[in-house]
Formats: sequence, C-alpha cells, structure tokens
Amino acid sequence: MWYLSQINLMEELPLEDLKEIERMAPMSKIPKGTIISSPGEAPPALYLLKKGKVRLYKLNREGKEFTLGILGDGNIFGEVETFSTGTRDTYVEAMEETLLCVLNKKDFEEFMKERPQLAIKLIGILTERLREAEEMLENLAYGSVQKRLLYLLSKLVHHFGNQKGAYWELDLRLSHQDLAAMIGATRETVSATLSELTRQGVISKERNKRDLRIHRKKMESMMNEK
DNA sequence: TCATTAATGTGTT
DNA sequence: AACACATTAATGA
Repeated sequence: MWYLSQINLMEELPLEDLKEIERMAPMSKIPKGTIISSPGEAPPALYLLKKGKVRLYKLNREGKEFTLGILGDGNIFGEVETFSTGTRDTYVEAMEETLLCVLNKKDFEEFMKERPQLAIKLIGILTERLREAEEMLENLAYGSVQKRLLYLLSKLVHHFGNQKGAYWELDLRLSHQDLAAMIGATRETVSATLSELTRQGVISKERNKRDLRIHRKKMESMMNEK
C-alpha cells in the first residue's frame, strides 16, 4: 500500500481508494528482463509502476532494438483508448526487478468516472510528458550531438540519478547504441562524444563499474555553450 | 575460468 | 555519418 501512494497519479488519494485499486489490480513482482508488453497482443491496460525501471523500445527493420525512453518509480504507462499514454507498437521490458499494478481498461475507466480529480491529474501528467517531448524535439532539431547528449543525460539524471557531492551518479545500463537511438545520432558519434566529455572531466566512469559520474556544474555550463 | 558474443574505440573516407 | 577493423567488456557454460 505504501508503494501505491508513491505513484504520482495516486499520491493524493485517500487510503480507501488505494485499497480499492489494490483490490482491482494486485501488485505483482516482475523479474528483470521480462517483456511486460509487446505489440500485437493488445490487452488495453494501464500499468502503475511502483518500483523499478522499464525500458520502452521498438524494433527497426533489421530487428534491432530502438530505445524510446525509460520510466521509473511512480510512473504510469500503457495503452488505454481513453487516454493514450503511448505504448502502442512498443515493447516494454523490465530493466530490473519491478513492482507494478495492472489495471484493465474497464476498471480504469470506472475508477476515473468516480474520481474526476484523478482525470485532471492524469491530464497534468500527460501534459508534462508532452512538454518534455517538445523540448526534446527542439533540442534534436537544433543542437549539436554533444548538446543533445548532455541534454539527454541531464534528463536521465534528474529522473534516475543520485546526487553525490559535486556529481550525479547514474546507474542506468544503457548502451551507447541506446543513447544514440534516443538522440538521433550514430553509435560511433556517441562513443566519441562520451570519450571527449570524459577527457574534459565532465563525466567519468570507474573501471569495471557501471555507474556513470557526471559533474553537475560542468554539465550545466556546457549545455549552455555549444 | 575460458570461449564466444556484445559493446566500445578509433582511423579513414 | 558511415564503414571497417581493433580492442575491451560481458555473458554464460
């Protein structure tokens, strides 16, 4: 129940409503690597991600995965005809052990009817995502690869990073290919740009460690320049 | 641990 | 940015 109250959409609900949701959509534990949702099968549902991380991706014509984005604790996603939260034609994979609730379309819509304020809240969440998407588009259209990459890292870091002194620590397991796909660059350019940023001391990576450390001030100042 | 595959680094066009 | 190729890391039997 505590986890439910951590979900953005649900945080202001009274306890009795949380119990109601728990009854309709019991929490399930999803092992790392599980495909939660894939195109083709279309059980319209809303997912409440309580804890963990999921990766949204598509497949290109060669069958390679193309990462669209990452969602973390407290996010909602899924395909409910009433309000698309955007997973049609995309795969959703658990990047780590994840706790989530699955709410079917009927239950979700019933619940929304009872709770107009929830619908308003949902609009707010979708609006925020749209705003971020527009910001990303503008950035993709006009920025250099370095600027786009820094922008992406800043987004990831704000959602998933931990502040450690003058640095952000990011423990995402994204390949350079994934990062490249998200900013519309090639894998090689992303590798080269990351190396360059490492030389400049903006980011650093400990050997044999997946965590990426990003100097906060340097990142911000570099985003404003180039 | 070792062998195989995946990811990454870099020079050239 | 695309390509080729070298090097290094990750995986799993």
